[in-house]
Formats: sequence, structure tokens, C-alpha cells
Amino acid sequence: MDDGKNLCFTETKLSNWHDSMSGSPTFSPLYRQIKALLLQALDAGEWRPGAAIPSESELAVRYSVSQGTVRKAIDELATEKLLIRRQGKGTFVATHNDPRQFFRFLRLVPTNGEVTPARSVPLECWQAKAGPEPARMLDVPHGAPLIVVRRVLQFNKRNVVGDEIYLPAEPFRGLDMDMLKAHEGSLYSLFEAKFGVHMIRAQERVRAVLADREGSELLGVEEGSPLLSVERISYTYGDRPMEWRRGLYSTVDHCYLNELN
Amino acid sequence: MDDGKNLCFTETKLSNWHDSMSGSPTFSPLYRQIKALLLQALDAGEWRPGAAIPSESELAVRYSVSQGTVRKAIDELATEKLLIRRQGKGTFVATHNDPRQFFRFLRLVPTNGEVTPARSVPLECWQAKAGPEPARMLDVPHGAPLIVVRRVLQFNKRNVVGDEIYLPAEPFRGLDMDMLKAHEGSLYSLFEAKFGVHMIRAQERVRAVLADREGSELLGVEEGSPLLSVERISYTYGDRPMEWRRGLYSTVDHCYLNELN
DNA sequence: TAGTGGTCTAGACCACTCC
DNA sequence: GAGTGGTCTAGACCACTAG
Repeated sequence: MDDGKNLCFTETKLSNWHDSMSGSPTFSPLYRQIKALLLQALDAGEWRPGAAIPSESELAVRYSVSQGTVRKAIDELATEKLLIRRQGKGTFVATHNDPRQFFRFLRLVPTNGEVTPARSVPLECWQAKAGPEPARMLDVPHGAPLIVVRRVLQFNKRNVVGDEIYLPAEPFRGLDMDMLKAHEGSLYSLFEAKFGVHMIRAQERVRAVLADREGSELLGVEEGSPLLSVERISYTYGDRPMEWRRGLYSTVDHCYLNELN
Repeated sequence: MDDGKNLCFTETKLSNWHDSMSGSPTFSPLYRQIKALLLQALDAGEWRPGAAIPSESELAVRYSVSQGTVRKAIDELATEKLLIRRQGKGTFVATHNDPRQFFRFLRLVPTNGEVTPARSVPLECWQAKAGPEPARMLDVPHGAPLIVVRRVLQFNKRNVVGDEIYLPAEPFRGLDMDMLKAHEGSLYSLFEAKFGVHMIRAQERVRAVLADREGSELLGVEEGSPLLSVERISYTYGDRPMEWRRGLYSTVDHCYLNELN
């Protein structure tokens, strides 16, 4: 076939055209191929979270494309919040390890009154084998080793959220109560700092449930009170699920806030 | 000050620079000014929902800018889902009046099993005066005339959501039960088709509550069952609130699904 | 074949940050 | 002043749709 005007470069060859295979065109514009290469480099940890990636013109040289094409690739990654652009400074790998990003995925806000910072307080941490549900959610074999964390989230020193968090043991080997207690900030900032696992997106399923004995004691509400049940799957680069959590949210003084577009 | 290289055009003058006022720079790039003009035209109804807007090159001539600048303005409006681009055909004003967009803001999905279409069934419709809460939410004076609609949302002929919907009377004058019953599709498609009101975004606040007598009968659950309470404010062009609704969602067979980025 | 959006390039210049 | 991202332009060409 035709490789058009694309030049070779160090890593692979870019195809400007149909990816052979006359059946389906699978046309992929150059900037998407650049985007995929950047994604690959991010996944491989070529640049650490919070660090600057090379400038647009450097990348243009590296990939033998124009600066505008690199720009468009970075634009998409910035829109997806994998990269952060800062005019005059450079483009940085997004990180949860930054107070402003600590609870980026938390949708709970106070019903009345100002926003107060959340605090994660670990309760327990143990090893387990994946039952059918966690196995399905985390896309690991039944019986695979897991680490489970129980913790609460406090606003103004009051428990508002109780979570049970399931992690594949392998990437998080070494996670224990001492580490959890020592860490300031969100769990995702810990995952990133200690294990190099960066969550890029998540999906939540919300239901209404009644507080059982355990939940009522944890959150300081009557047994039989209504609570939100929130299940979350978090994904790292390549949309690989790396965390499943199920939580109970008290909506006495807070509510789950969601923007619809 | 300096008007840079911008030329005049029919409607207003574009300023490439600081908007006078040395205090705050208020720099606004050209493409944002074009975007604002397009937004203004959309708000004024220059192009109807579902209709094509002029081509990029036509708009470039009209506004005396390059096609690339118009393109960037349209890009942002397309990202915000106010416009829809279709390669080879043109750029169209987004519309709720299209089966694929009918329940664009509805986050409820079946817990198990395939997605089934929702059906809106009106129950009541009456005139009222705005109490303090609707007045605040809709940004109208206390006592302002409202139209209130009660309806249920059905999946597979079963009631899953009960809503009470508050609308400012003025833009929706003429809305009644007959009209509601006659309309197929979502309320937003009706608002658009009959009243020219197009909702561009919304915000929801979710809490857990217990079913009272009325709610339990409506949704076919036990009194005291847990339900989601969902409040929504919907906004039209210019971020003007045009609808407030409060609903009860049964999460027996469905859950509220939310993507986090 | 004509018209539309989509991609890619090259170059100029502006805005912001830091030394 | 040097380096980075941000804007704007002009032109060429590709991909898709419809008459």
C-alpha cells in the first residue's frame, strides 16, 4: 500500500492510510496515531505523574510530524485529563497526588454550607481471594489474590462514607495498615505515589438501600435509615480495571452532585 | 487601543485584544468571540434545532475570519453538544427531538438485562404560584406563575420513576394534559418542538430517602423502602434555568449510572 | 461532480513563565 | 531573553455524502 508522506521514526512506522485489510477501512488520522504513542509512553511510565513531557516541538521532531499534529494529539489527552497544559510552562502528566485533585472522583458535597475537605481514615486491611463478584469486576480469575481495605471518609470529623475497597494483590503488593495510616490525602494519590498506578476514569452505580446494623453504627444513623449504595470501578491506562469499591453514603447533610451534558 | 488585524463585520466589532479596561486583561481569543456570536444566533433561534447551520467557509466570510478559526469555535460548541458535526453533510443544531437523544439526561439503566426504552406517562398538570424553593431554583420571583407536571417513567410498562416538574409559566404557556398525552418521546423533545425551549445541560442532586405512602403506591414498592431522590435543574442557552424537577427512582431493578472523568 | 467537514502543514505572532 | 503553550492564517489534500 501507500505510506503517504509519513517518515519513519525510532519506534514504529506510522501509516497514514487504511491499515491494509481492504475489508474495513480502519482509517486512523496521524494525530490519533501520535496520541496512541503518547498513551503507550504514559502507560510505560516514560514520564512520571506530575512531571513535564517534552515540548510540542520536540515531540514533533521525534515523531516526524508537524507541531500542529502533535498539538491535536495532546489536546485530546488533555481533554481526557491524562495531561495538563500550562501555558508558558509545559505539558504535565496528570496526577492525583496534588491537593486540588485529591478527591477528583468524589461527587459528594454538603447540602448546605461550604465545601469542607474530606479525610480518609483507614479501618482495616487484609488479604483475600477473589469471590465471583470482585473477580468479574476486576477482570481477574476467580480465587485470585486480592487486598481489601475498609475505611471511612470524614467531613468535619464525622463519618459520611464507609467504603470497602478491592484491589488486585499483585500491583499493590506491600499495601498495609501502616502505609494507609501514614499517608495524607486520597487513596488514589497513595496508589500513584507508592505503586505507580494511576486511575484515569471510573464508573459508578448508585442505588438506595437501608442501613443495616453495621452501616448504621459506622455512619451514626438509625438502623433502617436510607443510604446511598455506590459501587465504583476505576480504570488505569488502557482501560484496565484496577479497583472495585462498594460504599455507603449518608445523605443526611450531603448529596451526590452530578453534572449532565 | 489596538484592534489588531481584525476586520469589521455586520453585527459587532471583534476586539482581538484586551477589552479596554486596564484593570483586568479579559483577553478573549477570536474563536471565542465567534463562538459567542454563534451562541447568540442559536439563542435567538436563527437556526432551528435539527437544521443545518451555514458551512464553515460561509461563516468564515460572514465573520471575516479564517475557516480554521470558525472551525475552532464550532469544535467547542460540538464538544458541549450544542452542535453536531456530520462529515460530508454539514453541522447541525443539536436537538432532543430525535429518538437517540430522547432521554439524554436520564442516567437510570437496568441492573441486569438489556437496555429497554423508557416511556413518559403524564398524570397531572396544573398551574401554581412559585413557593420559595421552586422560585430559588428557577430564578423567578416568589409567587411567579408556574406550570407543574406530574408524570411517571415506565420501563417495560412498569413505573420506575415518579417526577414532579416545575416550569416557568411564561415560556410554556399552553402546556396541558392534552398536549402531554399527545406527545411521543421525552418532555425535552416536547419543550423543543412546541415551545422552542432547548435544554443544553442539567445538574442533579441525589439523596437516599424512604418511600412514603404516595411514593410506594406510585412505584409499586413497600412503604419504607429505600428510593433515590433526584432533583434536577435544567438550563437552556445562556445557562438560564428553565426547569426544576424532583423525582423518586426505584432502584430495585435499575441503578443510577455515572461516568467519572 | 460539487460541497461539506476532517487532516496536515508551515509560518507568524501573542501570552505566559522563569531566569 | 529564551522557551513554552496558544492563536490565527492560508493552502493543499483526503473522506464522506448526495445529486
